[in-house]
Amino acid sequence: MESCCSMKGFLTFIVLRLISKKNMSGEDIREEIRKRKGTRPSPGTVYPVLKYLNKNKFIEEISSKGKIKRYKITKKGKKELNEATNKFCMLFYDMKDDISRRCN
Amino acid sequence: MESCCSMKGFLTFIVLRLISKKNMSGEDIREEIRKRKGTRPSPGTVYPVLKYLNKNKFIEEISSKGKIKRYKITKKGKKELNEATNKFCMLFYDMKDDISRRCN
DNA sequence: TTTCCAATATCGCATAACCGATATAAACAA
DNA sequence: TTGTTTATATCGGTTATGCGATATTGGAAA
Repeated sequence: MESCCSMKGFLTFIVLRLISKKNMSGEDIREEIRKRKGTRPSPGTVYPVLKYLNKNKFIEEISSKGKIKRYKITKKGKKELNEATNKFCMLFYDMKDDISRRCN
Repeated sequence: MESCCSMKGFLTFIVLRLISKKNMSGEDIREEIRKRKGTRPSPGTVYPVLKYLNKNKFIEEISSKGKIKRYKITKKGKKELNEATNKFCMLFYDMKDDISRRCN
């Protein structure tokens, strides 16, 4: 019951954002999130998100030899991400100072 | 099906944070969120959050004449918020530039 | 080849988040 | 008093989020 602010949510946003910065595979994403949150999201968390983003053409597979699938963001995905980022910033515009204070 | 990144979540965090900046009532909070998101959260959304935060001593009622209840953050709430903010910043540290670019 | 491992895929489930509707209560006006 | 408005409270239900478990697949190693 301790710890309010579960911070559940926004995973789709985070994943799309990560891929927009660098082409990534599912495992790359799991690892990057582990670095940031301390916990590695389960496969059952990450792969359905990738599937959803791919299905809706926000990301697409890049030619890959082997079993590792890497994705890159699409035009549509960039547009979507831009809008989502706007919303995020409207909501959290005053987090800027906190971030600066804690992450430099 | 359009618009990924529903951005559902983080409401408890947002509410605690708003109250930490300024003593607020439920309606104050609804209005502030409307300003940021464009949509006014329903009473069924906001009041249960306040109840939860109050019950767990993260916020407390300040003496109020009349029916309007205003809350202020407690010591425990500040501690909790600080930890939550740390997590948030770890997760979104690279949003700083986006926020700067869009919100000035 | 066979064996093993690592990356991906999928399914069912538990929980959380949020909403709509409705109820209560307090203040004020007529 | 009665009626009206506004803030708060609560309940049930829907949707989304993320997890655990398990299956599948391809490559590498033996």
